[in-house]
Amino acid sequence: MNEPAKKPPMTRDSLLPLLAAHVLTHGLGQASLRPLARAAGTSDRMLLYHFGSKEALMADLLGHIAQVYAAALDAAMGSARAASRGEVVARILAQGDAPAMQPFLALWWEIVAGAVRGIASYRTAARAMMDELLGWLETQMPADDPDPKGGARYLLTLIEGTLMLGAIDHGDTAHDGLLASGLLRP
Amino acid sequence: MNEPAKKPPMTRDSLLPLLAAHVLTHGLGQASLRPLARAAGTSDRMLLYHFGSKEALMADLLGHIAQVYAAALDAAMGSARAASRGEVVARILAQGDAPAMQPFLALWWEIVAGAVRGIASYRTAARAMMDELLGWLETQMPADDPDPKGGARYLLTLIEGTLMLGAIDHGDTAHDGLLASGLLRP
DNA sequence: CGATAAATGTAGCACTTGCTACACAGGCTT
DNA sequence: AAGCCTGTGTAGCAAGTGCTACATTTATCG
Repeated sequence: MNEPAKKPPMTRDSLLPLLAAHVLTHGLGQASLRPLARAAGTSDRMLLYHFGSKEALMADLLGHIAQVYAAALDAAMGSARAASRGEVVARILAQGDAPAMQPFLALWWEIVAGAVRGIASYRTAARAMMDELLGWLETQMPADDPDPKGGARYLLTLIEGTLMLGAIDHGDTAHDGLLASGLLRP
Repeated sequence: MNEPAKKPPMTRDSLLPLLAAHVLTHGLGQASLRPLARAAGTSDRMLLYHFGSKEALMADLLGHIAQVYAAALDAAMGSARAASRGEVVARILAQGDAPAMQPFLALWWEIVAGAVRGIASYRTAARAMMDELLGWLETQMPADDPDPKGGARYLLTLIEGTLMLGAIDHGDTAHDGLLASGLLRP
């Protein structure tokens, strides 16, 4: 009667959320098979059985995380449209400061680093996430913006620069830069 | 008579350039003691003898690389002052595209990722390199700029965003953004 | 010269890595 | 009933990790 009733059959789809949770809190650097398996309540043996290889697992996992990220964006999308570009930036940066987004941001830089080093699955995930963010940004642009497409790319560049500077304790630098740009008002 | 005359006494300072070269081409991920030692023509044993621990070695190494980076900036500093902010950005991005800078950029994102994960020596190195870049940028601002300090921070944010987007094959996105910002002209 | 310390080589330890071989259960079809 | 495919557990391997113990060479100094 002590049987934990672990019938739920354990598929790729049932494993991915558990793996994603582990990676989001512990980082990609610690993403070796045994720790991942422990986090998912299995063995490395089973992870390889289900995913084929670690490389395939990582590709699936990053894809899954990209989906979760997109969903989080949707959920955070404010209903009212912003009135100015500055308001768009302010909203997004406010969301970037939210605790819920921190694990994603931390993971993001690891993905970027891996992409630059040429790891294919990282490149794919990075592109997917950035495409998603750019598309979402375009829908967030003010209704009367003269150049929503170009403006979204401009804001994306500023936002990513700001996030990077924030990641290395240069958040003030980026903030002062945004003030000087005229987008934000003090 | 086959003796390679390996007299040069091998100090920290003689090792660091060799280690830096290896890390710049192979990345921090491959920076384990034995490969590093091979690249420097020694043994892991000797690296620990000279640096005490891997952690101390990495701290020294990142500090050294930050110095090299600063020197590279000095060397690349154009003599003539830029006439506009757009020209400053264009110059720096041109330099960022130079092949000589690629290893630094690739390393940069690994340092950022490590800094975000809380590795102290990475944080220190990241701060040092960004302080250096910001200071240099201020000296590069146009002579007639109304707000050189704020402007430099604004440009730095844009530049870092552009570099990141370029790192994940979104260089076009950043370029279009800079065009839309009015800083660059087509 | 002899003693002492610094520098270097050789082995090894305990651990983690991705991955595999083998056995064994249960349900499925034939 | 006989086979068979899917799922799972246990062991293990070869390679690599940071680091240490011990022995040896080499240089320095009294």
